[in-house]
Amino acid sequence: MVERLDLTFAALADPTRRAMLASLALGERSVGELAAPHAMSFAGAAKHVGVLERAGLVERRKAGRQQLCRLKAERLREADEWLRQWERFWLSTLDRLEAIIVEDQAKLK
Amino acid sequence: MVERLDLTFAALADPTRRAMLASLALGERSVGELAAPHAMSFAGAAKHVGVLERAGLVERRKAGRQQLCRLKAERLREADEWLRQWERFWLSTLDRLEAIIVEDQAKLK
DNA sequence: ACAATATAAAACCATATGGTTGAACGACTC
DNA sequence: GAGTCGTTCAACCATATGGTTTTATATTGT
Repeated sequence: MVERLDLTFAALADPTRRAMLASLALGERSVGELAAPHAMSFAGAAKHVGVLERAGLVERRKAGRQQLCRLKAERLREADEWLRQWERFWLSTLDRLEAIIVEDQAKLK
Repeated sequence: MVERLDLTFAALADPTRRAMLASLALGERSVGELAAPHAMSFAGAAKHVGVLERAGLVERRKAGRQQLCRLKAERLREADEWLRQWERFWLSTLDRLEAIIVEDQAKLK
């Protein structure tokens, strides 16, 4: 499970891959469809799909010459479960006050 | 915000750093205290603390010759918020059924 | 003043990551 | 059967990451 979290968080630490997941939230997508919106070579994008698959966030099935990908939420749930350990911290009044201050400072820039 | 999620998830993708956060959940810790439990050089562990700090998950303050670290939950909350976009997927009956099957198969090994 | 402590900083190494190009391959179309 | 489409694979490159050791710098205790 520890290594699973490693893979999951590492897979999520890239905007291209997060965008692909967002696309998969709307339904199955072929590798080509997942790759298209991204400004990089097809092979590069396909590697990202591979990372998502190896992390268990995506499942592939052959459909003719296409390869259809489907979201697998289970690992996302595990990651979320881990994160919620700290819920009490971000819910604490002190932390919320601090967050507000940080936001205000950001707006001033 | 996109780059923030990059940093947050990347910081979480390492068991040493997750363990450090768990330690910080119990209260402030010096860099040395954070480093001690891990089977690596002090400098190596201190680098991990640096990663956590740069990701905004940890705050440092000087206290004599020590450097006390405190958990900052705000970025964890942001990561959690992002993950919960997919909550409906892992709550869906189909996905839950699949999860149960996967677990059963794991138990058979 | 001196030694010990806590940490930072620099240089280095091996491996991983994110990207590229080009070749190969199976599956459809004609 | 030939070409095209969707995809994989291999080789390569630059940079990032996770670790090491050594050196340096405050701070504290004696």
